[in-house]
Amino acid sequence: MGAPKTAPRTSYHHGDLRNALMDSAVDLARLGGPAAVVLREVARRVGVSATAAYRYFSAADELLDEVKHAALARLAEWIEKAVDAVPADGDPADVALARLRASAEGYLDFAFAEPGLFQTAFCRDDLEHPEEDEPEDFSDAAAFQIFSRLLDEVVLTGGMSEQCRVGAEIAGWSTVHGFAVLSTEGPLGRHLPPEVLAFVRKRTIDVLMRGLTRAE
Amino acid sequence: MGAPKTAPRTSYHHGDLRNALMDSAVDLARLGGPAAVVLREVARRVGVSATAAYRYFSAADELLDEVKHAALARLAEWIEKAVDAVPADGDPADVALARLRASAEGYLDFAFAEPGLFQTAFCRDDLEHPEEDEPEDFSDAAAFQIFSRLLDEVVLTGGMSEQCRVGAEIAGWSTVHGFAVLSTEGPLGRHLPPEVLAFVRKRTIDVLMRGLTRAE
DNA sequence: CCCCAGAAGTTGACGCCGTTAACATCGAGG
DNA sequence: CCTCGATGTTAACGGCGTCAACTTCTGGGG
Repeated sequence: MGAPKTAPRTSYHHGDLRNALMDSAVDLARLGGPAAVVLREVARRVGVSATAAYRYFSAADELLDEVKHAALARLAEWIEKAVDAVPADGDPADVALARLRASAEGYLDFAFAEPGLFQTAFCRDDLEHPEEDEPEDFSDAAAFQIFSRLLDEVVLTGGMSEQCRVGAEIAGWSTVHGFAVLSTEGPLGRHLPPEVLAFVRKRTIDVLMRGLTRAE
Repeated sequence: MGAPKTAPRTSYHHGDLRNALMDSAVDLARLGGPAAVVLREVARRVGVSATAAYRYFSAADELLDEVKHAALARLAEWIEKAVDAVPADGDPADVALARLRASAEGYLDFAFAEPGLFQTAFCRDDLEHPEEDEPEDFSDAAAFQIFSRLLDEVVLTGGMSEQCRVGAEIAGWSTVHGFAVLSTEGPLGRHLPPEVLAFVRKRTIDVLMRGLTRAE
């Protein structure tokens, strides 16, 4: 198992080892989630000794942490793409709502299409970030900021009251994330046939949209 | 680290090793989540050799799986308790809604009070259940069945249309579970001060209740 | 009462993991 | 050309899950 993915390199020095290790690690995460990101295996696939990785990552956790950030970035791209695919013509209020809905669909599409990366994106990191930045920093979760922006659009176009707006990104994120987790790694995915899953998925987003837009 | 929790046993045979191992494993899960359930450490704490555990569990995964079921059971108890604490007097429709809300609060209370167990309850098991039972079996997630029952109450008391009912347990479960995950092991818990967290928690449940009860 | 078969627990070993320390190799600048 | 820092290697340690072989205990039939 774990045949080297690239031909054994010719020169003693690799030239771009850090990126090669990252690519290899992301591949493993894609296939097997965070548990599959094993330092020795990552190095093996690049054709390098395990300890070489320590020139670029202080520990295995740090490598995993970078993979995690890469996965979060891909999730954000995916969502952005889904949002941008919504046609912008018609009633602005409807467009804003459609874009919000599309963000939720994009989130779930990513989780289903790349379960390993999704799982990695939200796996607990045992890494000790000593209180980096201010506590309000969500930069690692760009999805959150996209949700926020789209919710603002909805408010501006009159689809939602200011009062409903507060905290709405977290309610929305919770619903979508919960469904993604329960489906891809939880009991839902294990017990529900695909067509039923698709149905309850739509149902879940409906409930969310109703809950968000309903007057107080 | 990991001093034996009990005095070294006197007799060669333990007498109740299986339960002792389970208790030890649950303790570890409570403190450190699924990753802390390490076979050798579990055995060490009971004062027994690691391989002794193989008399009762075919592999470490199987032990973890039993801990997982125990954690799910505790979650269900917690929810049930929260639901039963709702006073039953007054308008039955209001009572039904209050009980539904209480179940969500109980779910979250458990997740916050016992993050290690909560995380263990929903951790991915690499154990190969060869299609045990029919695919619709949610017996391991008693929380799901409680939600279902409470939603039926709401429908019967007129708080919700039959049409809204279908799939509602999954929408509700998703929202509550997502919030729990994002708070206890995700970015929410890391970045939000407790009072803000408590606020958005209420907000999230509000959105859910609105989405569930709003006419189609 | 003894004895012995099988249940219950132990020891030792293997291969895997992350990590450290000491060593080898390359290539760029004096 | 030669050195020295950057880059990569080998060897080793302890911890993990797991297997095979061994030891210790206990209950039920002669």
